[in-house]
Amino acid sequence: MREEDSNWFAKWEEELPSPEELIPLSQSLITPDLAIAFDLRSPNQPQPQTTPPPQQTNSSAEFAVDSSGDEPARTLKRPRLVWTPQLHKRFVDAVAHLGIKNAVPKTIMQLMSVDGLTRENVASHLQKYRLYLKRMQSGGGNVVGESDHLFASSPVPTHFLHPTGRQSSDHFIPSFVPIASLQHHQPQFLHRQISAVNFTSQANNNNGKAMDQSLFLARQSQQQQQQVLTRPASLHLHTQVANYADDLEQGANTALTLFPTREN
DNA sequence: TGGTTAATAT
DNA sequence: AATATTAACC
Repeated sequence: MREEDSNWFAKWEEELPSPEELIPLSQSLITPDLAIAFDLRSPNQPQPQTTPPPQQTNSSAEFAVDSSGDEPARTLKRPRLVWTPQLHKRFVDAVAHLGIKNAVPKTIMQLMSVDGLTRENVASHLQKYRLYLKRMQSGGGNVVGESDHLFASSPVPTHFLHPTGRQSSDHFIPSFVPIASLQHHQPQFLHRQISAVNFTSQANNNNGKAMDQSLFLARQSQQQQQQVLTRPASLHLHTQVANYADDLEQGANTALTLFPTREN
């Protein structure tokens, strides 16, 4: 029993994004605006040549407003979550390991253990994902719509498609349900934890669509300290893996140029 | 209380 | 187009 647990767990851990995938960009992604709003000045953060477009400040303003009081993060508006392929993969993994039966927003969220991720985030995503699966089976093979890039980016475990029998019967819920459960209060969102900002700019398209700036949440070391206490060394998954600032793999042409690839 | 779904809003 | 939010129901 123990062995089985550690088996699948280990396997799961393997599938998790490697550190290289996770760390890349964090602080360097903060726009001047946000940095100011949070009073976070990175030591030597030279202005990237790709100067952030001069008009996007509304979202950061939302934070600036409230950040005076240090309290209720629940009240605050979170930046929209950007579902990167990596994040989505985590989602799929979580669902796969839970078995579709147990894969409900809350548990998925817990297993994903991505800091800042809310149940609502997951619920919304799950809803769309189900729709995707649905039109996937009816569409026979794989007629991937234009809008399915994200979902298509991660392979759909076969048993998702065939409700045939016991997908989840052999996937009992792990009694331990690691990390995320230790993920105590998420309310402490605000202080200065927004560690990555992702600007996807369509600036090249001169017309209409100005740019879609999306804040991406990622949090850094704050809660690491907290989780240090209970976590057995053997179970060290990259817990507060929140540094998913790494979409732009092939969105490279646009987004990539906005990010200085080097750390300070 | 939380999940699902559909509709609607940003 | 992608994500969030809301409402209605279970």
